[in-house]
Amino acid sequence: MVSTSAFARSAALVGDPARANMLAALMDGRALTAKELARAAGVTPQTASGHLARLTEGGLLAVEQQGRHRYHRVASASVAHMLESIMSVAAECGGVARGKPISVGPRDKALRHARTCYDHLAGELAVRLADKLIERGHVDFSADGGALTPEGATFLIALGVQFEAKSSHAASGRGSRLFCRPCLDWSERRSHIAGAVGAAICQCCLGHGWVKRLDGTRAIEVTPAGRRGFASAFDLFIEN
Amino acid sequence: MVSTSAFARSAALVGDPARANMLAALMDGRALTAKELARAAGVTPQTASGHLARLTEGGLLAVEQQGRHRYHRVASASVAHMLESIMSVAAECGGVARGKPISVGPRDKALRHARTCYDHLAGELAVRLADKLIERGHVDFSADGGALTPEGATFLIALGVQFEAKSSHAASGRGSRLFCRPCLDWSERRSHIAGAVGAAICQCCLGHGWVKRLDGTRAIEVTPAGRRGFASAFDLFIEN
DNA sequence: CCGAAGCTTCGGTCGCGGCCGAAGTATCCT
DNA sequence: AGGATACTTCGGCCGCGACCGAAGCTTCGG
Repeated sequence: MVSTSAFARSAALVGDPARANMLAALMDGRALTAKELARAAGVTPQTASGHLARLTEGGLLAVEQQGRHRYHRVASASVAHMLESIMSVAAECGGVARGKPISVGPRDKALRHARTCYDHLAGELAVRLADKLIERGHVDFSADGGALTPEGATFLIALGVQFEAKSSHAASGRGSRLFCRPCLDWSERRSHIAGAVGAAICQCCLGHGWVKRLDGTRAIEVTPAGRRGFASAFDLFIEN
Repeated sequence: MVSTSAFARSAALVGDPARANMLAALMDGRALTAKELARAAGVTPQTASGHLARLTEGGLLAVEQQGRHRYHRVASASVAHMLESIMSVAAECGGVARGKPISVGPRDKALRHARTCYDHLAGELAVRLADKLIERGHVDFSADGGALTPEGATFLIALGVQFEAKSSHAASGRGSRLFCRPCLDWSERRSHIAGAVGAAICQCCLGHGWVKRLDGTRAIEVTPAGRRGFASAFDLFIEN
């Protein structure tokens, strides 16, 4: 039995304000150092170190050492998905202190429009992009949890999307990362593209300068070049 | 901005062992009384009452009063989805105390095979059922976050599936409940059918006696009648 | 080899929150 | 009415864990 205590433990790790701030800062998929995370959480490095140890031990974060720096990142896509789903609930029920209809700030608006979700694109932009790819038969979400069709692969490669060559590790059973997986978008309530394909598309868009990250948040902005690019490549027209 | 403190608060509510046990007990979509939940959590009724008040205040539970009984249930499908995603992470990283390959108990096996997820079917059974319906063109997950086709509606109604007649409330914007939504299955890593259609199918299967709940868990069992029913209605053959 | 930087470990303080016993309120039954 | 049941509120106890200061460890640069 997956003990309910493991269930509580995972949630408790996210439940501390300092750790929640750290996780929120890591939600864009980047790897940050302990000091940066301490700043983000508003605590001293010692305290942050303790929290990071717990998060790593609990399987929520993975750490990579480079010289005297230790880079922390979200451990897996399923952890990122869990964090997104908690955010979704918090957004729904969090602000109802006095029945107010959840005033949505401009910050929120930007997040709803386009953001990163761990390592792939999310928000309205990503959902519309997924729609286009499905419409053209490049991606199929109805089959076996999501698949990239041969035509889709050809199309994306021609566009400059580079997929990981890690097929050796990809064969390691059902625990391995799904190639092209639907991911339910918390703001749009519809699926966008996650998995290796989603990550590669995101990298491609960043590489082409079509989108760029906004300051220290998960929100992203579509550049003028991006508007042209999305229009010509995907027949997708972004307003604003 | 959806404050990160709301984020932490939602997670912290799930993070307490007693509350986690209560939520786990409610994951099958039933509504339970405070006393039953106190037993499930292993605490006294007073303590349980306090926890339930917090969970309700936090928007995770909804409560319905009937005479001197107060029935508590999971507040929404998105909350149920959050709980499933936390379980998913807990199942992955929870048992790795000593690198052991997560020994899967018989209880777990039953859960993986067939269970309820809030108000609809989940597990291998549900995923295979979804596959069949997609294959026949009764359900379409590629369109607009999931849709029931006209043929699908005809087929299900003929089968005795009864949909809610709440179309008045269903018109209340995008926040309203999706009619037929894909829900990523944590054990199978593939989508099954959620939303109103998923709930109606689950009700139908229970009503026909095709499946029945096992004692106090979320696991369900396919009856002999169910094996015949799934085979004739969906061309779906259940072993074991 | 020395100092600085990044991070962790240790030790001690302190406050939040879980827990229960007892008492209070509401509802049902006869 | 009287008693039983379901649940909540109040008050006090207690322990876990978050936090920081100080000290230790490792790596990098000169």
